[in-house]
Order: sequence, then C-alpha cells, then structure tokens
Amino acid sequence: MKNLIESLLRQALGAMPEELVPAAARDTVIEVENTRDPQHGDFASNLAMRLAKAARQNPRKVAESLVQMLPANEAVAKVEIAGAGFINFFLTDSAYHSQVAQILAQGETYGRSQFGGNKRIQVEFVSANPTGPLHVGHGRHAAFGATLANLFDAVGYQVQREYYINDAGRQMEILAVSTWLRYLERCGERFTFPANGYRGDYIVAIAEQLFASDGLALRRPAAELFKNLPADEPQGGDKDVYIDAVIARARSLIGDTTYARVLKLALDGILGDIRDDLLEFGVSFDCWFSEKSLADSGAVDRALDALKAAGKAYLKDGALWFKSSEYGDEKDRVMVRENGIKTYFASDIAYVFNKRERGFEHLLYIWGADHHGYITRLRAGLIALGGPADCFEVRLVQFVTLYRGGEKAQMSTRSGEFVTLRDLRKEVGNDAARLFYVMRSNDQHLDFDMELAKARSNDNPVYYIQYAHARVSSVLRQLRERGLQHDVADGIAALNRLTEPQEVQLIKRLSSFPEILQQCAVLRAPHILVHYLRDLANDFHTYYSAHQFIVDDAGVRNARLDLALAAQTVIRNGLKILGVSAPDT
RNA sequence: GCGCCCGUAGCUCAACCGGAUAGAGCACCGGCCUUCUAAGCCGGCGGUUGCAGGUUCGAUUCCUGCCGGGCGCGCCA
Repeated sequence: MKNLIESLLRQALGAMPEELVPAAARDTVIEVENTRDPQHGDFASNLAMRLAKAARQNPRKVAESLVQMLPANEAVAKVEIAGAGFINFFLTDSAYHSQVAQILAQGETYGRSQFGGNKRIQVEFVSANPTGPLHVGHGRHAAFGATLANLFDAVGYQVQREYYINDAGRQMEILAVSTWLRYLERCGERFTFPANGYRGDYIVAIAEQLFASDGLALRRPAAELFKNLPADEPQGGDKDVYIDAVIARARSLIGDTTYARVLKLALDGILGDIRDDLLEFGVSFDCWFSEKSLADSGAVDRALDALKAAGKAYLKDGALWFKSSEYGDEKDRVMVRENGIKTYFASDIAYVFNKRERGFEHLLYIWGADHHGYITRLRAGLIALGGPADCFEVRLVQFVTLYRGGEKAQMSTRSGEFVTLRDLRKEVGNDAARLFYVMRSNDQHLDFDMELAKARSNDNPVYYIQYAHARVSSVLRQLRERGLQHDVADGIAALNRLTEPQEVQLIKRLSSFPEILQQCAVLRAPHILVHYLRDLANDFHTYYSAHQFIVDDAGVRNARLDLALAAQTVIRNGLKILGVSAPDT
C-alpha cells in the first residue's frame, strides 16, 4: 500500500513543470508514512515541504501542484492537503477489503518481498568462545541474530548464518589443561587449581569422560607437575605466566599428541553442547567457521603479507604492527607479538577478507557492546586490503540483566555459577526467551524479568500474542461443533460487509505487515516486529470482544471468519520470524 | 583523560533513519462473563522527552556544552 502511494507521488513529481521543480530537486527520496491520526487519512507525505525550498514556493502551493499531477487510482478515495503542507491520502474501503483476500491467497508467504534484490548478506552472530556453555548474554545474541537473518530472508536477501569458532590460540590451551587437571583430580591427585583455569562443572564432566575412556593412563604425579613453577596469582605471581607454565609442563608430561587429543575432546564436547543448545532454541547456522582452519590454510599469513605489500604493516619492538591509526583508530595494533604468536586481530583481518572472498556483498557482525572498540580497527583492516568500507557493518548488543521477581540474578563467569541459556530456557520456555530477547532495541540494556516471562497473563506479551492466534483456532473449532463450514470464497465476496470500526482498524493493521518487515530489516530492528504483533493482537482482541464471528448471516459470518483467518495468518508469519510458536490452544 | 551506547509517565519501554495533539504495557482507580478461551475487553489517572543553548516552517530525533548511568581504551581473548 505504502509502495503504491510512493509510486503515485513519484509519477506526480515527474510530471511537475521544470520551472516549478528544478531537475536537481527531483532526485529526492519520497517519504510516505502511516498517519497517527485517522483524520489525516491513511498515509501522508511531506514531499511538498521538502520541495518547497527548491521550488521557491510555499509548501501548500507545491502540494496543490503535486496533487493536480497525481494520477488517478482506484485505491485512493480522497487526497487532502493539510497542516504545513502534508499531502494526506485516504484509501477506499475496497482497497483494504482486497487486502484480506490477498493475505488468504498468499498464506505463509504473505509479508515476504523482493525488497533485498537477492543480495548476498552474511550474518555472523553468537560466536561465543567454545570454553563453556552459553550464558544468558549469548542468548540475546542468538535471538537477535537469528531474527535478523529471518527478516533478511523474508524481504528477499540471500542470507547466510555463520558462527565463528574461536578454536585457535591460548584459551584452547587453557581449556585443555583445565580438563586434564580435573582428570588428575578424578584419578586422586591433590593440588590447587590454577587461578586462570576454567573451573566450571562442565569441565569436570568432560574430565569424567576422559577417565572413563583412558582410566589411569594419563595420570602423572602432581608433585612432578607443579615442581619449580612460578607463583600463581594468589601467591603474588602472575596468573597468565603461571598458567602458561602449567600448560608447557603438561605438554611435556603427556606429550603433544595426547595433549591435542584432550583438547579436541574438550572442544568437541563444548561445541556440541553449544550446537544442541542453539538448535533447541530454534537457532541454526549454515556455517560453523573454524578460526583454526583459517590459520592452517595460511590465510592469516596471506593477509599479513598483503598488508605488508600494501605498506600498512611495520616492525617495532620485535612485533608486527598494523597502521590502523591511518584509518581513524586511536593507535596502531599488534598483529604478531614479539614471541611470534599472532594476535586475534590478525585472525580477524584474515577472516573478514575471507568473507569477502566467499562472495558476500554485505557483512553483518553481531557483537557484544564491550567489543565496540574493535569496530574501527577491523574496518581499517578491510579497507587496507582493498575492501569497500560500507559492506562492513557491526551491530552491538547491549548487556542483559536478569531479574527473578524484583531481585537481580547474578551471572558471573568467575564463580562458574552464572545462569546459562539452557537454565533460562528451561525456566521460562523458548518462546518467552526468544521474544523477550528481541523485545527491546539491541542498543538498549535489557532487563529480563523471568517472573514476567513465565506469567500466563496480560503482562506477558508472549501469551498475549499467542492467545490471539489460539482464539482464532478456537472460533473455527466452535464453528465445526455447531455444524457450520467456513466458506472462504463466500466470505471474500462479502468482504464489503466488513465496515465496523474494529474491522477496518484490524484490516489496516494487517495490510502494513509487509512494510513492517522491510522496516525491521532496514533498521536491523526486530523489536519493531514485536511491537507490531502486540498491537495486532490488541486489535484482534478488541474486535473479538466487540463482535461475534459466528452469526446467522452467512455472508457476514464468512467475511468475518476470513478476516480472523487473515489475522491468524499474519500473527503466525510474524511469530515464525521471531522463532516463537503459534499454538492453537 | 579519550571513545562508544543510553537518559522519554511511579516502573519497563515505543515513537516509522526531522513531521501534525509524544504512545503502549505494568502499577493505581472504575466498569464488562447464562453467547465463539476473562490468558480478554472498555474507560480514567499519569509528561518542562536529564539540563542549557543552537540549526529551521517544524526537534524526543540533528549539532555544541554540561549532568547522570553502562561499557571500552593490552604484544588478553
């Protein structure tokens, strides 16, 4: 509908005389918006006001000329000029009534469009380090990223969902040694666990597996393991230096091959858990991309070489630096440390380049708010390697604070007692979690109230929306119980009987669904869809309370049932994008 | 100190990338069930959009400066 008005205005603009609207001013974006007040019609445009300056005319005069040039259209009942120069469009009833027929005809594809022009976009999200289970913060990333990807898919992009596995580097070493130490404890060795080791229960569980498969074969005396090591943090030492020493000692005691096997056992175990967790949450990925594979394939070295060749890298203090300060970064960044080990930044540059090589036209990264400092430097890397800067986009997701009742729930990674995504899903259910996570704008801190999420009441938007869906199913059940049939075609023929204000309101809401999806995708704002569905549910409940569907007049009855079915279709389509179920009861 | 995000009703948040009278839910007050699910509906109360300037026909939105909150500023990941 909005697109129709827009094209009418564009035609009118094209027909305006040259002396009134100079050629330069014609190339403007035509803004059409839904009106807030019904008195202003169904759609309004500020086009005349935007042209007024170039036309050297007052806005109302420009509006008059535009309206004169407006081609006639059967959907438009009336056009008015109002206020400072708004052009208000009033649509005909039949234009809206035909929307109901269209929704029913299109069914689960209603709302989808070709807006994206099949452009290849990649959404990379979650990408949590495989060193432990996902926590509630990752849940927000998962829900946000998955919903965005669904939105892109719905509006005609070719979308790929990717999870970047940080399976290279020191943290994997720490994971492996933590697992082996827990195994030693299981074997009966006694010692103090390193301050910098991973101490979650999941490590103990993996160690138990190792014990089951290998028995005491990998046991080494604790005394030998900890002999002549530097002090750990509680003893006044450096925890990083200490854990590195423990890792080196462990490697020498059990050998690199066995060590690698322990590492793989831990990595596979945790990654498998993450994968299952996300799958249960309705979040799936097209690609799990391994950082290690990037290093193994030589891609990281190639990226470094390319930067050197471009004159954007230099040696200082024994380290290799990238001149990111040339691209607005605060300072240059180290890519290869003095000890020869590459930083994450080196991998990240290679990775962004790799994404481009795989043919994605647009790269969307979903990161935690604490990573905002990396945006400039990574974009710098992309530009330095010749990539277009505008294909690189990062959306930050702010933190989640859990509340249980009025009380803050603690989520510290230190203690190992943080609330996992799995725990949260178990407590409030997948539907509530998915919806609550995206209910607020991503750059807004999220207060997640678990009590509210569980509530089966009006306060809870999940049930409110789902209830509207279920009510339609219930009406159709009632109909059958009374021995009646829903004749869709008969209803379509009688759509002009839908004249009650609640019916008109509901139809208007339904007809804006395709535009809402586009808007959500363009603004990367799934929360708009949640608000829309909430409003739609409200429109439906209001209608439901005001009028009966199952009435004696067959024409009205079938038309109303058509409308109810259309509302149910839109709710279901919307919930599907959000990853929320649409129950019939 | 520098950078990013945020500040809107008592609370949690919207406001369609500058538009018309700033809207919802919760809470509070008052109505509606012998008729399709009351998990619902209707009405009422509630605002100097943190503060001060600026830009223009028009600012919650853009700019500047303060105030307040969160998060970053490693040869960590």
